[in-house]
Amino acid sequence: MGTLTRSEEDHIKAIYGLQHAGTSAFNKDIADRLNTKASSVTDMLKRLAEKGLVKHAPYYGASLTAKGRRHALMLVRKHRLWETFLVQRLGFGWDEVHTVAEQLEHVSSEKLIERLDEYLDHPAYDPHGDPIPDRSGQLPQRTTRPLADCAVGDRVRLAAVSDTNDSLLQLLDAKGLAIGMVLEVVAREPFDGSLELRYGKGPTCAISALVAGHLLIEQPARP
Amino acid sequence: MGTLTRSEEDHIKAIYGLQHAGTSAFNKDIADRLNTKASSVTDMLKRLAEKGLVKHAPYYGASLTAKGRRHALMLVRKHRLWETFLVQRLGFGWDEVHTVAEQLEHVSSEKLIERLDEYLDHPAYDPHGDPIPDRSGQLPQRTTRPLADCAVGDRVRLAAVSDTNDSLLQLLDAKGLAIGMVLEVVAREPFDGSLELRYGKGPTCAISALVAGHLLIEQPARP
DNA sequence: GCCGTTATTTAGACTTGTCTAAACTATTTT
DNA sequence: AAAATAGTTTAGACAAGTCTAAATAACGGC
Repeated sequence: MGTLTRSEEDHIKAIYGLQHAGTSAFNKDIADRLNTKASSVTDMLKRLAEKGLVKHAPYYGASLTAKGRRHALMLVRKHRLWETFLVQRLGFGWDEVHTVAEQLEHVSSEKLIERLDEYLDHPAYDPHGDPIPDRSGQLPQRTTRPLADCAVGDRVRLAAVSDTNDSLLQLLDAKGLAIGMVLEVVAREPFDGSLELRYGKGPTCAISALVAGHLLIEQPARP
Repeated sequence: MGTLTRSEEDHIKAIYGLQHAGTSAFNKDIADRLNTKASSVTDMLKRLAEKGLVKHAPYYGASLTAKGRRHALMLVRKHRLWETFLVQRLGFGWDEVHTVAEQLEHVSSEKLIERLDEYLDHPAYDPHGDPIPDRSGQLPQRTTRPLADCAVGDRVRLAAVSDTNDSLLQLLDAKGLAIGMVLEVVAREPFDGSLELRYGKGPTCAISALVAGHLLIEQPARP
């Protein structure tokens, strides 16, 4: 009863990921995320609705029930703990962990995940800066906003990358940007919205508005 | 082409495990090991034979091809490395790791398994004393024999447990027996073939002939 | 060397998860 | 408000993997 198939878990995680702030997730978006077709998603939503994990209003998308959300949070927890393990202990690059964690997250063992959490010292954030739910599903609270919204002169701390696209992460590596760094916004180009940043030791560095939109920062760091 | 489904992998591993010394594995035994029915095994053997992993002689059982054996050895490698990780790093008991490793072994990432091997310092044996194939499929060579075959007075080293049954392992825990220990055979009861052993600090200890048959020991340890 | 037992295979069915194509609903455009 | 468009559902099909029941093959005993 309690255990879901891999495909069911994938759908639940996709809905969780798409369902920001009460919005329901649409078939097409779920299908795109899982590389399947909308019609397949319809079938699966019916099954998940029967199991009480999803509320499915035909033509109006799907949203998770409390039970479904609990399940999704545990999947996110597992995914992010494994990513942390892969980077911190096995020396993977942060751009290499996604697909492997995608497999590891489906391994089902309460004890395994609790031991892993302990072994990693109960991390609150994964290598991309994403929050890791605790064993009861609580997410650490923190307010972030996109770097793109900062004003010139702001000093901020890089908290997370909101899209774990491999090539974005590789770009950040190439520019020497990493989670936790303090950045100063030196200038904003009016022409394309790109930002001139200063950080670490070295000359200033330009990043596009697109990239800046994916970098999440915390409230100004105290100097 | 190269990637197998979980069920295909399970069958290949079962055949590998049953196929000692050139013997082929029989349907019924495979089915018992995988908790399925012989007829399901027949179907799967056909599929695996088509993929060139198994030689299937109807009514005469199945045996692995070179390709199949290579695959099986990689699965055994993954299984035993994960078991080692679970015991050495996450503090699992050696009687708790089997089912979890059974899931982890199906995660497919060359890099993951090589990094794990490195992280564990290239272990040659898993927590049960079973040899871990190296990345090219080589097994460390070692000759062992059952403790049951020892003569009274022998001093031997406990190398492995040939059956990873949970209750056997718990029994060994209870008696304080662990891989690597040096044992002295103090007496053998003619009535039931049980052995009286001395090891560590403590009084002698009796083990049944059945248990002694599952304990594999190395050539006499030098005193 | 025949007979009964046991194991294996075949045949047909079912479930899960997916697909395509066609029918349908909601939304946007004019 | 009707038509065009974009997304959703239904219907029917298929592959993988499993099952039961019936047919068939191998083997051990007498």
